[in-house]
Amino acid sequence: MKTAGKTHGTGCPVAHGLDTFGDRWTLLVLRDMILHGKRRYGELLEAEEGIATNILADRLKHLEAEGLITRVRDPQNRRSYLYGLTEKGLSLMPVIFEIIKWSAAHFPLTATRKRLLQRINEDSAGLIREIRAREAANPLP
Amino acid sequence: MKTAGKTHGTGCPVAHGLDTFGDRWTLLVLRDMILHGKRRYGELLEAEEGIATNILADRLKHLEAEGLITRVRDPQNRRSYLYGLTEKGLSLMPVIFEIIKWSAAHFPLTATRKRLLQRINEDSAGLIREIRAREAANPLP
DNA sequence: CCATTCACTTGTGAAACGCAAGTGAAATGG
DNA sequence: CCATTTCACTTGCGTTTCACAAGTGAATGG
Repeated sequence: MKTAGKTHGTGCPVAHGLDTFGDRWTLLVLRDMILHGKRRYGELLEAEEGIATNILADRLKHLEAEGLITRVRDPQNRRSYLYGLTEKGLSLMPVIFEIIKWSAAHFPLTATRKRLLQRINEDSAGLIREIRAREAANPLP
Repeated sequence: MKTAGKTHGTGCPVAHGLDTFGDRWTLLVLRDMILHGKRRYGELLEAEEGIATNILADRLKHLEAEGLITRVRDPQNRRSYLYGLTEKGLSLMPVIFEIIKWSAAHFPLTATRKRLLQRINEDSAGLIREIRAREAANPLP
């Protein structure tokens, strides 16, 4: 399998991070789960970047294997699954926020995203708490 | 060419960041330049992860095209080049630091790296200033 | 039932990667 | 000088990963 990561296998924490989420798609999947609260395969497929179905399946497996997300059957619909963020996945929020801040400094944002950026700049701890609360309020069944 | 990035081409700042440095090698090159002060092709090749020469050449071109680094001839040795960080490249420090913090929370670090982590946790602004000062003290010729 | 939905899997061609070897210009040694 | 070494790459080539399209099987809805 080994998707999203031939391992660099050194002790470097930066390399370790890249082994876990350092490809073109993994962080976008996490972005959709963290920022947009997506929990289903079908929702994640609709990402505006247009991820391919096999790539999405690979990344979800990888993220589950790495312990950043969990997968359970939807009790309301047994052909469906629900994906939820673990603490390890949620703790990537600061990384995503710093990427947003970096991008914002070097290319223009839409109005909606400017609001998000402002929130990150002014109260990132609060935003992190809010997202954690949202997850805690909707635990996977 | 288009190395390190088939562009996602949406307005999302996370996607934009990934287009710029979201592959397995780009951020490691920047890590070596930022954290270890490397400025030469030969030094960068010695990264413990073992980057291939063609990949390194591609990434350096890409980083220069994106404006994260600059390249000049070494006046002391005209067959040699020097690579330096631009403001845009240096401003990725917080992203790298957050990746280090995330990794440190989820896998063990060596003693040397624990010291770096401590520095990041206790005085990241000071560390950032220090690295900027180091670059400013050694401007590319 | 029969069609549709959902979460994938499979197949295939194109692109990217990893390794080894080679190139050309500049410096170095004798 | 001129051969050798250094430096920063480039080229070739086999392997892996990717993107796109199509297909599968179980579960639900009408």
